[in-house]
Amino acid sequence: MEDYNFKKIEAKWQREWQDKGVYEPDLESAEDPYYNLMMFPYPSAEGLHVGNMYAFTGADIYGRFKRMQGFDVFEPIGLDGFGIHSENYAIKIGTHPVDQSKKSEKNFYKQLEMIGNGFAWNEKLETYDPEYYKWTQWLFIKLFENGLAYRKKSPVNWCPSCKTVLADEQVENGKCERCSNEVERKNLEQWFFKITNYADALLDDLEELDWSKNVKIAQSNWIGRSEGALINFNIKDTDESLEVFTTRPDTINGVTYMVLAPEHEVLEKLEGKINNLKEVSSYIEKAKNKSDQQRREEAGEKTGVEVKGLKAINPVNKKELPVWVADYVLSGYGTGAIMAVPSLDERDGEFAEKFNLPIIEEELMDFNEAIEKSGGEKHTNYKLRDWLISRQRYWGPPIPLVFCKKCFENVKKNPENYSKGEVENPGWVAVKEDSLPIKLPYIEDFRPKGKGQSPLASDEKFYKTKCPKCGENATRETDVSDTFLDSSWYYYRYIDKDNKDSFSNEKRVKKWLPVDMYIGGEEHSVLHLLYTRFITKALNDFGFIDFDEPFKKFRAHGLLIKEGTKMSKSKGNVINPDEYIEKFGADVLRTYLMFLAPFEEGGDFRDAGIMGIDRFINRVWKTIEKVNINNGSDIAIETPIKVVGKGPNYEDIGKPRYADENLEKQVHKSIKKVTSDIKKLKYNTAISELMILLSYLEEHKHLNGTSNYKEFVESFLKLLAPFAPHITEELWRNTLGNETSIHKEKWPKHNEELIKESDFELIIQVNGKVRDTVKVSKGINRKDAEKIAKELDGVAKYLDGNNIKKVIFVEDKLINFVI
RNA sequence: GCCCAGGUGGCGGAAUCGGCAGACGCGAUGGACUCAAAAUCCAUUGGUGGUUAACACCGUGAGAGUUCAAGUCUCUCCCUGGGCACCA
Repeated sequence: MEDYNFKKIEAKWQREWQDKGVYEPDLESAEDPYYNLMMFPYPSAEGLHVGNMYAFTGADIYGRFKRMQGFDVFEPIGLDGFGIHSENYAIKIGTHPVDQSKKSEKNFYKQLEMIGNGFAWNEKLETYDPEYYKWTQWLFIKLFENGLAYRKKSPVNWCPSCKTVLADEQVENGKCERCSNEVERKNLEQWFFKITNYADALLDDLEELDWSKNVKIAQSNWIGRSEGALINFNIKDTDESLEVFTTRPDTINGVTYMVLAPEHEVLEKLEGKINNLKEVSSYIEKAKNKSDQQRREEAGEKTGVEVKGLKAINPVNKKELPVWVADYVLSGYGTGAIMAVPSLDERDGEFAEKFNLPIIEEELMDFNEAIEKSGGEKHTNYKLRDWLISRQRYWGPPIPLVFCKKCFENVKKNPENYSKGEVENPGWVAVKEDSLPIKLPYIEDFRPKGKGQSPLASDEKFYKTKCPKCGENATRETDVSDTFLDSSWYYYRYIDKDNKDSFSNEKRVKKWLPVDMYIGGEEHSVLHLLYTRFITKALNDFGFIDFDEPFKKFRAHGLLIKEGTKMSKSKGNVINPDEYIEKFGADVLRTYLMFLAPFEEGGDFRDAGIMGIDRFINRVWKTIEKVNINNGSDIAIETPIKVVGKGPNYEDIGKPRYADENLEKQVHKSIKKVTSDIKKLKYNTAISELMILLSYLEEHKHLNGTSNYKEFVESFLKLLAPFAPHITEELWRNTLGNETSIHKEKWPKHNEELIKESDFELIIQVNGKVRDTVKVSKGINRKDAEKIAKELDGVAKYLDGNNIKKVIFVEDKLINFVI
């Protein structure tokens, strides 16, 4: 007998799996396709993070389970290496992103191989590969041509450290999602995608999705739909009016005053009528200079100035209302103006109190009547804003558009010659599809400049070009697109990554998509997971696909922490998976990670705890390595089994450890439990069950040599295979002598008949307290149960001399005497 | 402030329907093996009282409630983690 040499064995099978293509489904003609996808990593950090490994292992177990259930599982892997995260890392360590990506790529793929996942390596892809981003650019053009991309000057998020603009989703608590620096507001002209066109669809379709609940809630909150009304308030003695959005038109009689956001355009238009213009202007100036961070900190402490000279008229009761400007009203939401009802709205109340405004209290009207009487209309408002897609950075796909002065004129004269996007953005012309990819040039000084332009703007050779439409001199867009565009469609590419003619071919899309199971981090609830849904809905509208949701099922894994605290470089408690693989092997690390806690809840990694799994895996080896397959005689399952072990009472010593169990029953129980646990991603309890089953196998090793025992061992190995793919393969092939991989075997099925118990422990309670238990046959009736229970000493002494008021009998469970 | 998830031994965590709380693992203690240690194996391990017993009582963040019976259901409150945050 040899000790378990995991290093040799793991490497051997990893090689063999790749050579034999065990995990490569036939993408063209698989019969039962199952797309098991996990969020691909961005190789920006020093190496594969144990958090990545945690996520991948959890997803891989599910994939292996599905494969053994007979599906043609496709589990691809790739690198999301284009974009600001990878570029920031390159800047940090002082290498060029082009060189860094090559290094990271090698390192990451090496690490990803070591964890022993069932990846379809032939289909790996990298988002910075020109053959990939060619289609990212193609996608951009499709969105542009169909009127879903537009250029607009507006106040946007600017990260002074990353020196680029950011989408709203990429700002967390006023800070840059990437570098945690405070984000500023800048008025800039940028490219946007009209994700708001899909606000309703993105919200309504959530309902049908089998996704983690939290993610659905987060998306729903982010989209932030509210139903209400738009109502106009005329401004006295002018032709202007103030339009407000309100969810409570029924409160219109309680309107006490109006409030405008500092950016509201009426303030500029009616400048001449404002009596205290100086005061108002200075307030506006101050408010505009406040960062989001400041605004947030000051929230609650209301500021504002009355706009003297302007009065609004309540369209229902004709009351004359003062107009205020205050930054608690946001320009980006609704109409940037509100009707203030201090008697009902907490914020308005606070404001009114601070500025001593007399509060009007009136009865509520009927919702619809109020809208009608005010001359308003029903309206739905959203918090969701359009996706700001341009980045003033180097390491990303150049936006495939060109600005042409001639076309700027022509498009107005002959709009029929231009696409929707070109008409809506005069002068901007999409490059021709056959000239894609627009390759990212190698620029020595790739660092962001902070002038509101990408480093590409300093490369004349890059941006000077001819207009693809009219052939005149033109200028390329020099910004690159957001990295979340790269990752918004990668699952289309995996299934057809060498396709030169389209971003994915129709037949394969039909076969494999939408994705059956997607696993990833919850932090992408409103980033990646929202963007991908938008892109899929757009592709559906363009007629490229016939479904409108990318992922049928999504599960978020929990957060992995270390010894009770979050892992971070500054704390120095980041787990390096390589070290553990080196010391214990991939199987042990995989199984330990999954044993910590329910996969969807995360877990606490403790160095001491891994020993338990190390022991378990070694016990698996020791027990099964000795299995004798040559003597194949059958045994009678009923053979009494003499085992010394723990039991509930001393009298049980010498009896089977689990009094009425036998090995076969336990095998079938375990099959049932492990199967249902894996389905629910409760890997921790599945592993517990496997530990129990192993104890049974150990305790019944005197049965070794019988064909039954071999069968039980086979079942055990299959159940363990998704968790510990290497050791199970070794035992399956070498010890049990099988010719083909265990990972292609059929998942065992349990036989319900064999699990059925004829007896059960009847619980006997007196006044709800357990006083005794007794083993009786299932289906025992109330009368018999009562009789048996009353005769037990432990029960009788409590009942003695007492009047039984009531007897509760729960079939096959308990009997409770109430005295 | 709002929304979501959670609070169970020394620790990570179990517990379909309300029905024996603490599965499984770690750690700890005692023992076997060993010259010794490591490894391995066996036993014990929620708390208090009790003779190391039988047994009794207490025990799932706190307090109330519903129920024959509550970790599980209801209400109030406290704490932790996450998300959103002046969204009209």
